[in-house]
Amino acid sequence: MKIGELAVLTHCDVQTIRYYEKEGLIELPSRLSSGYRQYESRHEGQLNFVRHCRSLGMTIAEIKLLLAFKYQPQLGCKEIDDLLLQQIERTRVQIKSLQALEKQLRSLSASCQETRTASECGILKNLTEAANGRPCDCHHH
Amino acid sequence: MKIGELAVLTHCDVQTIRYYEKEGLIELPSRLSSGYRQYESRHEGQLNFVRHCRSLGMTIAEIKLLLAFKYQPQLGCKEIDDLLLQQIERTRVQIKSLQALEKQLRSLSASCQETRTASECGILKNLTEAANGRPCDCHHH
DNA sequence: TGTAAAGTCTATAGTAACCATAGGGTCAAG
DNA sequence: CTTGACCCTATGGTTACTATAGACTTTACA
Repeated sequence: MKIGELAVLTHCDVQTIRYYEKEGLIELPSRLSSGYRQYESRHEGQLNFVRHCRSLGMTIAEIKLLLAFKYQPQLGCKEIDDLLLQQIERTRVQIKSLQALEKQLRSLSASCQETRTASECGILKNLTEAANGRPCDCHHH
Repeated sequence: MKIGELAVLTHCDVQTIRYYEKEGLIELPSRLSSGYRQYESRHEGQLNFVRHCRSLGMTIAEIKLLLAFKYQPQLGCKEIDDLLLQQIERTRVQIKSLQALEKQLRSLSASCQETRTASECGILKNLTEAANGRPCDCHHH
């Protein structure tokens, strides 16, 4: 099959497939005499694997590592789990910091209720206060 | 004061200050005969304002918008609040998707408990199953 | 059979918000 | 007077793609 068909099958942009190839995440396909890439069904599986890992937030580098394990199955799976634990920890940290951020943004938003013009806007005032090192509604603890 | 001093005062990299200048987020400083930038205390306030907004997750473009309001105070503050509400919504969505991701990662991690080698690793098996369109521990609902 | 549209190719540049480097000039201390 | 710390501009790197340009191939239709 040609790259366009594979793109449809895997819901993956044509450019992205070529990018993954360049990064060594999928096998090099054979070429037709025209130079067009010709894919086999195993490429679909490889691509789906990569897309699935990406949807789990793994980076390209991590997927490469995972593929190394996949194709050297005598290696331990502890490293694979470690990879995952790192990912979980990163995710947990991100969630915590975003939750703090949301709280800050809500405090800030609450400071703009009654006034009309920017000159009186509690939000701007808060941001400016903060810039001058004075306590603000958003970053107090 | 010179750029290095300002950088220390604001905990901001020297390069970043020059970057903000190029983006028009802070006032152009005057120059010494040597070509060195010479900053006044108002630049410190401007820089802190930008850093504070960045710490709240605002993009450079949003900060530019905010600055436009700040220096045209006759404009309404509704737009400022709208900016914030957008930001809050983005944050909320991000948190939700990260929480879903963490759950998926934990399921996946749970599938690697007893085995020793990658060939038997539940994680890899799960990821590969998913690639073949079969149900996986991480993306079931 | 001609031709126009759609698909493919490579190479390059753009995205966001910086950080790092190269190759140079300037300044203060010993 | 020289050494090291600082500053300057310009450029390239980061991540995972997306978009564009310019050329070739294939397919569909008249």
